[in-house]
Amino acid sequence: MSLVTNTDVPEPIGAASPTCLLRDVLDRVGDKWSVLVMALLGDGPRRYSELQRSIEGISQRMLTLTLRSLERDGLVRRTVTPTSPPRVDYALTPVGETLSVEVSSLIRWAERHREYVATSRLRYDA
Amino acid sequence: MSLVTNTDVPEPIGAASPTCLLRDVLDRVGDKWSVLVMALLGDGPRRYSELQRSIEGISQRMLTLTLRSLERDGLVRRTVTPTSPPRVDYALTPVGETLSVEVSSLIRWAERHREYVATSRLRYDA
DNA sequence: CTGGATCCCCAATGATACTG
DNA sequence: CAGTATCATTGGGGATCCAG
Repeated sequence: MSLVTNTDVPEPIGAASPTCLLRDVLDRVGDKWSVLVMALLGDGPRRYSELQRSIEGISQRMLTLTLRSLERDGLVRRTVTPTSPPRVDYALTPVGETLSVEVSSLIRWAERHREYVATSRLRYDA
Repeated sequence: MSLVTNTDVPEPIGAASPTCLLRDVLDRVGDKWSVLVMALLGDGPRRYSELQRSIEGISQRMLTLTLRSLERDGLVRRTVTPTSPPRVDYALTPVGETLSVEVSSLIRWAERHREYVATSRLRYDA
């Protein structure tokens, strides 16, 4: 189960070997909105406007950029219905589903422990 | 299992209610280094210098700031042994252990799917 | 409704030098 | 060894306007 120190000369974590995209993938999780978008889509497909209403404080620009990145990574599928006005639905791909499980788990962790974190900060700042 | 849409009028995810620190906690996971530090400490306590050597590309400044934040949040415990030269060990708190499990799971996801993501990007860019 | 294009800013990060 | 202090940078993200 050792993640990085299972060899005598441990490879630095996040090392930039040609095939190592750990940093890239973590950056996806690390950006401000991807985790929330993935969690929402985990409940089922959503329209662009639904996502925007559901995510507090996201701008059009960032929602679009986030969705484009997720689509590029093969995690989200974009479906355009050329009606007037146009309708665009976003859904997870099969691989996206597996990531959604992870990030949803993370969000539940945050919800379970946010009170602990809050009191820890108060204590530390005193 | 619904994460955010289990009510008729769904609460915006990440909403800034007084007690909602979801954003803060996610920001901790979202910064560039916390995830890697938590994953490493999941294998057991580490000295400052061990962490620095193990994490590719982290600066002294960022390692210190990251550890301070994690300590402030009650996720990491800092132990100083006042020898000469001084020795400082970092270990996960019990709550930190539970977060480490989550982020390690995330890292394993990234490792399992980085090839898929890479090829997805190539295809998208074409 | 679903974006694309622009401008702009600041906070996160890096680099460097110094210290008990 | 384990930091602290300072400065420079940059790109992530917000605001706004426009368009099919």
